[in-house]
Amino acid sequence: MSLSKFFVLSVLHHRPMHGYEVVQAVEKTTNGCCSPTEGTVYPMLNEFEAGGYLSARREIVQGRERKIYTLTNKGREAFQIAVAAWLEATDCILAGKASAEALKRSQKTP
Amino acid sequence: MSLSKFFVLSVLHHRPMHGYEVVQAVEKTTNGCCSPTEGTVYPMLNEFEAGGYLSARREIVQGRERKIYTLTNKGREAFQIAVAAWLEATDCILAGKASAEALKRSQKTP
DNA sequence: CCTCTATACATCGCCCATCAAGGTATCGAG
DNA sequence: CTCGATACCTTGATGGGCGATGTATAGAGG
Repeated sequence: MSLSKFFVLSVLHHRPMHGYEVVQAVEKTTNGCCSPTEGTVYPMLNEFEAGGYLSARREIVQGRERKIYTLTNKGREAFQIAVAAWLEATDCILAGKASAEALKRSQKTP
Repeated sequence: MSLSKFFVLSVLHHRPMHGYEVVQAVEKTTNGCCSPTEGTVYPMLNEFEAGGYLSARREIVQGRERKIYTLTNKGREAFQIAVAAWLEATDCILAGKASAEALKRSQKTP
């Protein structure tokens, strides 16, 4: 699963949200590290809904329609699996970091 | 920088290698977590070489030609930057993990 | 009153990364 | 002498994500 999808599920894991809010929440919670656009998020949400990972309900707030997405149990399970997969990746990244630092040290103390 | 590119630089950070070896090294060091194909790696190595991130020398070992790639200083710097960027991402992933575990706990102890 | 910005949804074409598949060539094993 | 491993490379196909664009409403500011 792509990092974007991971973070979308991650923010919806905190609380139900509508699409526009998801875009901003991902941007904010990742400190701009991952900032998918609306053109990325809206199709993604539809895909998740079609797959049963999210359920959507419509609301009208101040004349503006909102589609609020909530993680289903299937969605939560998928997220758990994604967490495990990405943790493996982070281990590899941290290993890369460690070796990079090891080299730095050996260069500083010749 | 993509994870694939990151891991390619990462394995070349340990020692110089030829392309075929890079493919296997990435597969192995990431425990299959990231396994780019030759169709991904060879063009990537050429791109890195063209950009001055890698230097290549040709060798002939047992009648078979090898192109051995070595990280340049520019390549090492780029890797340091990539490490920093991906560490930010790992922080976000770990935050996602933490909240997932928090939810799990709250479900187990209602 | 009108325009501009923010909110909120959606779609479409484009690009780029990646993959699968195929092509070439050498070597050693069976 | 064929098959698998080594070693390189290229070429479609695919799919994710981006930017642009379109629609509509609310509220702010001139």
